[in-house]
Amino acid sequence: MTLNRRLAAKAARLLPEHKPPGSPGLILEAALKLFAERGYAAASVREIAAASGLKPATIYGHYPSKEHILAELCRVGHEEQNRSVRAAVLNSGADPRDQIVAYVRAHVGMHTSFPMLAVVANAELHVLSAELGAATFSLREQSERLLGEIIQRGLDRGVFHVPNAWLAVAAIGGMGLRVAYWYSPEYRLEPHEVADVYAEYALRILAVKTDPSAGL
Amino acid sequence: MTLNRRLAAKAARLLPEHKPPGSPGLILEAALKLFAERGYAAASVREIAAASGLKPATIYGHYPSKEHILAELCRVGHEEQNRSVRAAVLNSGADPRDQIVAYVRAHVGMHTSFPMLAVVANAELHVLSAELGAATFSLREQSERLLGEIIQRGLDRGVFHVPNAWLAVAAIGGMGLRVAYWYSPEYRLEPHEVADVYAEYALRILAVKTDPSAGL
DNA sequence: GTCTATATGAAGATAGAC
DNA sequence: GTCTATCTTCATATAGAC
Repeated sequence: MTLNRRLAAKAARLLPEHKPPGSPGLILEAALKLFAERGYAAASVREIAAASGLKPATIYGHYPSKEHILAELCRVGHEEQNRSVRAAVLNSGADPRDQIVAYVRAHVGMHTSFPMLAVVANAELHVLSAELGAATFSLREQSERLLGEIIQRGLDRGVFHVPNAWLAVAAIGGMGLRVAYWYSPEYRLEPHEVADVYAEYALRILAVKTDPSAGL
Repeated sequence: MTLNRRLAAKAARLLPEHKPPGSPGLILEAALKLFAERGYAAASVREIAAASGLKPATIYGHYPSKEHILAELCRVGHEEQNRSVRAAVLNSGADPRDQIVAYVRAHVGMHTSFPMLAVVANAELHVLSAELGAATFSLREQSERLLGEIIQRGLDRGVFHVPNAWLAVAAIGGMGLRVAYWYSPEYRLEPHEVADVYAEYALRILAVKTDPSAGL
């Protein structure tokens, strides 16, 4: 028996447009839960089949391999994450401060709304081959580049003050990513409340003007 | 072939006092590298044996099971992390701002100095049984409680200004934890430089006084 | 302490009937 | 589309010689 859960969330959630009808959708959802809770390598095709109400062989009528199921989950996870931060930033106006708030709210919101998808898409991505991971890697790079560009624009305009844009990307992205591990719908704060606080943290990280003689 | 690495670090590092002499130490170090790069479930005892220059059966002369090897790695990782943040805070004086700087520097420093150990101790902890994980869970809780107490003291003294102490613990802890995934000795910043920047970020998150009427 | 050899089970995946 | 049955490989772990 294991004492500790890998993540707090208990239910697997997929956006309707990412869940195909019939057995493929059931398989995807069952795999999402198992991959999130136990990890890709520790979850077997037999377990995915049992959780889908199917026999193992039936899985292979819908997905060519277990790795293809993971690839699809990683892809839809990063797709939703990329779509949501891009839409948020496009709707936020030209001020880098507004853009950061929009980006972080969307980023954190995705991790509270789809914690299992976020955990699988991030923590299990490394097992994918170059071919099966290509779509996901591209989406991930786009999202990260967008955050970097917002921060760089804020630095160029003099509204942000950090010594190193990339470290700010890493810190802001990293704190958001971890939300998926501890957030669950039973948590006393609503998703938007967590997102608002993290957006404020990101602004604080970026927008505090420090004394240049202090060495930072 | 996999395109993406799970973490940037390429070498397994253990503190001398955590690496027993002879074969047990070789086994521990080989397992650390394999568990960090591929994950616990995807790394086999055969591979650990090969990387240690031993045969699989020899492993069981030193560790009762593969899970016991992981338990030992999780324990020493959390032990070093707990030891280092406690020592840092004890040496930092009574001001919560100094304590936060000391804590985050030590926390990030541990994740840059021992990235594989940090990744394994955090990402693979969930597979341990209650018995084998007990020592680690206790250390992890101590470290987290220490950070929470520093923040609460700063709030009580009016030097920190956040709406929710636990969210600050999660954000500051989370951004530090992620460092282990991207940092490697080839990175252009030295460990202490990364640690200093992250300590400044933590101070900014906590110590920015906002307008109370703004709702945060 | 280390080895060879092996027990035992479970893994991913396929063949072919219905 | 789904099933039963099975192939093949690899997993953790053990027995017992040196």
